[in-house]
Amino acid sequence: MGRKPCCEKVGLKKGPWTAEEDKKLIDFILTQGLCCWRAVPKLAGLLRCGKSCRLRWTNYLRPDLRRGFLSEDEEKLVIELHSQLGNRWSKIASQLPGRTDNEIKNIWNSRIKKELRKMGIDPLTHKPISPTTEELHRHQQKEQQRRCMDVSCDGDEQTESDYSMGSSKTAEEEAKEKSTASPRDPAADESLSNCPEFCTDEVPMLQPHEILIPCDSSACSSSCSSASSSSSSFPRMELPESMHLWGSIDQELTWKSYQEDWKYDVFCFDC
DNA sequence: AAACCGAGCAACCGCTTTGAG
DNA sequence: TCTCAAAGCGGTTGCTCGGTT
Repeated sequence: MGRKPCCEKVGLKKGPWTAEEDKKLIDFILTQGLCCWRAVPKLAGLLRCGKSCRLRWTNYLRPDLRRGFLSEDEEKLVIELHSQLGNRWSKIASQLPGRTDNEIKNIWNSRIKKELRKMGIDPLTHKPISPTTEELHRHQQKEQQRRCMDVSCDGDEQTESDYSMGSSKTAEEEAKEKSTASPRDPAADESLSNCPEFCTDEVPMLQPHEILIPCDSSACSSSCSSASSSSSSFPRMELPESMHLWGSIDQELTWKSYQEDWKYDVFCFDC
């Protein structure tokens, strides 16, 4: 039985997109707008399935995308939203203008999750990880061993970070200990977002010149990143790598005109 | 210099939801 | 109301790259 494939996969290209493919897709969408994704590859002359085109567009080529690290505020917001919404990445992403669900998901899985665990917080429930008695016993033994080491060490100061760098498990256990020592109240989840020490030492800080200001504050207050709402101050965006090649491919369609087109006659993503 | 490892991320897969007929 | 195609979504995979051994 099984489900019908989303498209005829025979002869379709898979894997990373080339600059030329990107160009074709962008050209097509800018000139034709979005109709149905299934038709896009055929009309745009791409050997891709519609789904693949949609993904490439929404996750990479969309002109309102912000790329690069999440700011500290964004990261806090992600955590807060995740505690409310769970793994509903598209809902979370919709609250972060210029970010995609895929990007948020990747960042969550690769970084934030680990940070939370390190802090002794279960990334699934956003509650303190409660160690089993067995784990506690093991931890106590380790702690004892460590203290012995400290004493035997001739004055070598070993910082907390030294431990965490040496073994992530130790760090996790330490965090667990912290959480058991002072159990969090139910409101703890909420206060998480205000936790001043939250991974500030590990979040890569943006240099001023790297900060991309998406739009003015009034425009940003809305979660809707529609083209119309930000027409007065269109987001400054980083060019996807492939677009650096545009100049050599099509002189007419510059990034600027791309943005201008986008501003005026393309649709609202979130509406 | 080469092998290995882990992080980051783009892309794919398949299930669910939506909406038109 | 039902059916089915299309789009949306979240989980997972696999590639690349930088750091370490």
